[in-house]
Amino acid sequence: MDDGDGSSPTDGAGAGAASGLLPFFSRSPVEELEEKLRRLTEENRRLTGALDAILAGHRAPHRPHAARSPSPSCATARAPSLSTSCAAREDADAVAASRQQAPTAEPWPKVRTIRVRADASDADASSMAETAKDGHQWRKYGQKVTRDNPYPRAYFRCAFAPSCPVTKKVQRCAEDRSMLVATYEGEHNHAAKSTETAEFVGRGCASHQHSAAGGVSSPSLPCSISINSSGRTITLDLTNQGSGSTAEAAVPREVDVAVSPEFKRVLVEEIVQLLKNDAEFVASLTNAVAAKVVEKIPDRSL
DNA sequence: CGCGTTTGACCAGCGC
DNA sequence: GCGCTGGTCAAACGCG
Repeated sequence: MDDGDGSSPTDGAGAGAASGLLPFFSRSPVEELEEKLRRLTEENRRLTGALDAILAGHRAPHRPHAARSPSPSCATARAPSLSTSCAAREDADAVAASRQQAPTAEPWPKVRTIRVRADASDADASSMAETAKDGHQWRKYGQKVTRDNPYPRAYFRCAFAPSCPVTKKVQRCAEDRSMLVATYEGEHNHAAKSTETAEFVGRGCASHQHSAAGGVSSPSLPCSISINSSGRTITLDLTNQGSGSTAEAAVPREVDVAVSPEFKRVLVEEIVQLLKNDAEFVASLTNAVAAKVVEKIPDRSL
């Protein structure tokens, strides 16, 4: 995220989008699909960064001190804190506030908030952590009842590396107890499990996500895919959910993890099938391609 | 017995 | 300066 969303203007938007309109020559269908998926992911990341920048710019004039933003409905004491009382805007607020806190030195927010739909009966903190788990291993170091939320807030640290500065706070939403709000602070300073849930940050309510794990996923694949309705984010979760091997669970969840060609082929086919069946994704993709086509057509060509 | 969780105490930041 | 609140620490506790 640090350098990835920098949107390389040459290959990312330009050549990538242009070649996206051309037929794929001299490549296998799997490679075509992989390339296509890679470009879509790149484009998705680029557009996300742009939207976040717009959001930050939009809020900046009204909120010179975003770290302290006492709004009547959202009793957020501090920016990094969890505000579980207003679900709709808070993700964007967290991103915008984080960007304002570090406008130049920190290109990506240190504070990320995600929401997870959870079983409302699991009110205890341990199940909260379990529900909101993200592939990282967390160690709980505290719990606190905050003023604006009757449900306790649990504090977690990354247990994978003792020196890892990342902390995580999990709290049940005051208005919708079936919703968990997890706030991540800091960046993991270790290589393993690097993708975590950063792709979810600021992407809206978790209830808008189409989770392949709960619906379309293949039992043959140890992975899950989440696509949010806005079409902005695709998250590949390669956590080995099915197998009991802890060693395999420690494999970095990057898409380019070393797997067999057969696995890659099946995985790509599954992904493509998922994407094709997602009408909203197809619509978003169509719009993005159309926009790029318009962008590429010279003015004098008409 | 080791490890993770719980929970009360303590500390720091902020507003009044 | 004081009080409130969020965040962290660390000893006690529980579980496998």
